[in-house]
Amino acid sequence: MAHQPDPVLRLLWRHGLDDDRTGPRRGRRQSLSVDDVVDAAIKVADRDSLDALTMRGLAGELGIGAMSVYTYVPGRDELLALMADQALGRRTLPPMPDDVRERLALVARTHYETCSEHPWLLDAMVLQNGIGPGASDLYEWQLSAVEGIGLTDLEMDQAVAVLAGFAGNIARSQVRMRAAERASGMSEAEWWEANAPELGRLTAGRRYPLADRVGQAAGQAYQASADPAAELEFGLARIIDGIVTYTEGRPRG
Amino acid sequence: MAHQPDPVLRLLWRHGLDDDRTGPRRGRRQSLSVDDVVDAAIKVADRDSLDALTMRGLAGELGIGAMSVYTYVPGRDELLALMADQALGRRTLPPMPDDVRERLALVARTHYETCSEHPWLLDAMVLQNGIGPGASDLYEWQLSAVEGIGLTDLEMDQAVAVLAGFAGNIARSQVRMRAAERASGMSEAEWWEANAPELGRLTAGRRYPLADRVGQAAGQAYQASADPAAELEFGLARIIDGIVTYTEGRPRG
DNA sequence: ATCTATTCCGTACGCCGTACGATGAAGTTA
DNA sequence: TAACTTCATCGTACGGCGTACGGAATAGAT
Repeated sequence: MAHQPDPVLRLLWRHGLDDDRTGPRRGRRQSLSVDDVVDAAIKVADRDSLDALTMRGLAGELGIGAMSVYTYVPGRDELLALMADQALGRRTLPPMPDDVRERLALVARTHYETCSEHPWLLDAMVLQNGIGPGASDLYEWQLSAVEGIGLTDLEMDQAVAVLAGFAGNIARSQVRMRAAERASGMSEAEWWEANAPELGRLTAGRRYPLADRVGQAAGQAYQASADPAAELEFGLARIIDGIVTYTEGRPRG
Repeated sequence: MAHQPDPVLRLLWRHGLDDDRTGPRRGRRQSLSVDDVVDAAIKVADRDSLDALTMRGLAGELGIGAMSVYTYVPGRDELLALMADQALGRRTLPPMPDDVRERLALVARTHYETCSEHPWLLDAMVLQNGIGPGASDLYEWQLSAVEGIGLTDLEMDQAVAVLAGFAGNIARSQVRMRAAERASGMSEAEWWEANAPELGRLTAGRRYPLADRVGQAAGQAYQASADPAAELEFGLARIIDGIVTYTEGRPRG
């Protein structure tokens, strides 16, 4: 027997689906829409966290019974996929500048902002095959940034992956720092203040000359172990240089 | 009152700690060591998955009662931090080559391999402040790859972060693909075969010229939507170019 | 008025991490 | 040797999770 098509696809692409859903149907009508459920879930995940997003809690937020959520969405994993695609699709994608470097930077910065605004997004995208309209629109837009600059089709995909992956990583580390501060109740500077003596005692016998030197420089510059904004600027500049250099002196595709 | 030092630090740096642990102590002795517990946890997570690693299951694997695990480790989160550090520390770090490009590539490839061998590693590192001996040794080694090539201390940290982050991303997407194939029971090619018609029907009305073209190229080249090995090579070459170009014509630090 | 399709949701099951406290083993002291 | 102290062990239990199941409620079709 052949494999069945993935049921979550129909949910992802539910808009523009000319079901007879609009016409008269039998039975009780649903009081909400899938969009309502997904939007409420996004709201909860934004406000609290992905772990704090429970089916019961979401149902409470929506004013319906716990099991009624399953009338709209097959399960929690599928809900996460829908949330991710919806979050990606909500962002309006700006028009592409003419300058290549600006275009590449825009791809990265846009992804960084999206991931920062929705701290749960990167974790929710762990789910496979989230090929929905939001992700597709975004991908098409990202590809338009690298179209015609001298990359092959495969390289276009890879360039976009590098840029978006890098931006996502920065967002991830920033999100992690914020979550850690919320969880522990102390800022990173406070954590270091409280643990530096103990850490020095524990690492006695081992030597980390480079790490110590670099860590000290970071501490003085940022009052923290890292500065996402600076990392974004430095890494992005290097990656863009690498890509643009590669395309120079090649025929435009 | 001041904040208390993080208790997980003493566990991370438990080796080389000259406690009176070796001398005669009262009460019953522990039948296992923290290393035994962490190693068993790594084994389970490698074999199954991080979700499949439960305290009860781990206890069963070790032949002890469920709650006995808590005599070695405060809780599951702390166990994950110990696992991550132990996995990082287990890998023997090769000596640095002379050539700068080779050094940067080695940093990325090493991290990629580590993350590939331990598919749970990137998820386990979500925990904050995992400053253990394994992570510290690795970081020191990574910094030695960019030492003296013309970067400031801050830039050294950022360059390492970009390289390791990129390698981790590639590993993450590969791990995700493997997990998806295991979970769904079909290869990515089979998934596409089963869903392509449905997807074509659903996306009718929307146009994705670039995504279609690029996706088709990827499909023909890889029989899949992506090839981690090719992504690694392309992205790594671009990033290394970007970093090396940046350092050229600057004074060596 | 009856039938049928569909939504709603209370209950319950099997998981999870882990708090608590009784049990018993090992070393110390009388 | 006997009593005492200390500490690992772990059975039980609690609250929370995702969700399977099936009965009750509702609305269009007949």
